Amino acid sequence: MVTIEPQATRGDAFDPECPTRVVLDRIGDKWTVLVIASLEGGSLRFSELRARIGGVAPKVLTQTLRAMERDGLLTRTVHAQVPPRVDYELTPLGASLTGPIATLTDWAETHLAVILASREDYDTAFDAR
Amino acid sequence: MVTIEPQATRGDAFDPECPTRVVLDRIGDKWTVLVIASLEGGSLRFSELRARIGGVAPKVLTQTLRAMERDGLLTRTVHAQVPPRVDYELTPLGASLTGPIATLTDWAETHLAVILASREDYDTAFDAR
DNA sequence: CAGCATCCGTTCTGATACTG
DNA sequence: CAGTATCAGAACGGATGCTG
Repeated sequence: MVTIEPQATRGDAFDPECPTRVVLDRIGDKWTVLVIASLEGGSLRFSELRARIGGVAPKVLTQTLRAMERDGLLTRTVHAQVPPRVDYELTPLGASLTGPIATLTDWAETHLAVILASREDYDTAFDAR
Repeated sequence: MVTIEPQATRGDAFDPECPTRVVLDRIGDKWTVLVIASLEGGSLRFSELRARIGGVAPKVLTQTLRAMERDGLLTRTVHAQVPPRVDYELTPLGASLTGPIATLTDWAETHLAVILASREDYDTAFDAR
């Protein structure tokens, strides 16, 4: 039982505006999910996000944040003061993404053991290397 | 309400065995989702998959298929005949992924209009180019 | 502080050609 | 038929240094 039909699927994959692709590209990104998780508790400043997530280069964080802002997942608020202060906050749209993500996370945690076991089997079976 | 806590999240992102990452890496992949959708109706041969999905290079299809097989998402059955015939079929595990994917797809279709509108606003507002 | 510009190594992607 | 081998081009990720 799927929303996607074979025919539609084919076309969708190459349509950059396919809803599924738009969303998949976003949450397939390593940092987007982290940002959403970090902002669930409320707005955070750039440096706070950086510290919270850890190990992310400012350039990459900025890219992620910009993409998410562009998609309306979060708001970027610049406070006119010195030193500068910029707050990021999830929009209702962004917050609503936590649902689907949680679904994925649950599935992942439930099935991880099986997947990992499968990998091990596969690797030991095929490793003639 | 999230399964992920800030602390755990941070660590997880860098742990390649983090359940969320394992799954996200897989379904974030353009072709994996297409393969799953294609195989929902039953097993398919390599060339059938290729035709169904369209535009995918054999090398890339093979990579995708191998990764999915390794994770136990599908089975690869080689029939000893000439010409060769290889069937791919979703395992129960692979089939169970359609649920979470459907959740995402639904969300995507529901919110696409808003996202696209947001992008347009963003682009027209910032395009001094 | 927030972030932009630049540079560079790595990975990914896909096209093309060839084989068991 | 079902891949594998090879290779060039693009995209990505990240480190560094500088600025409003």
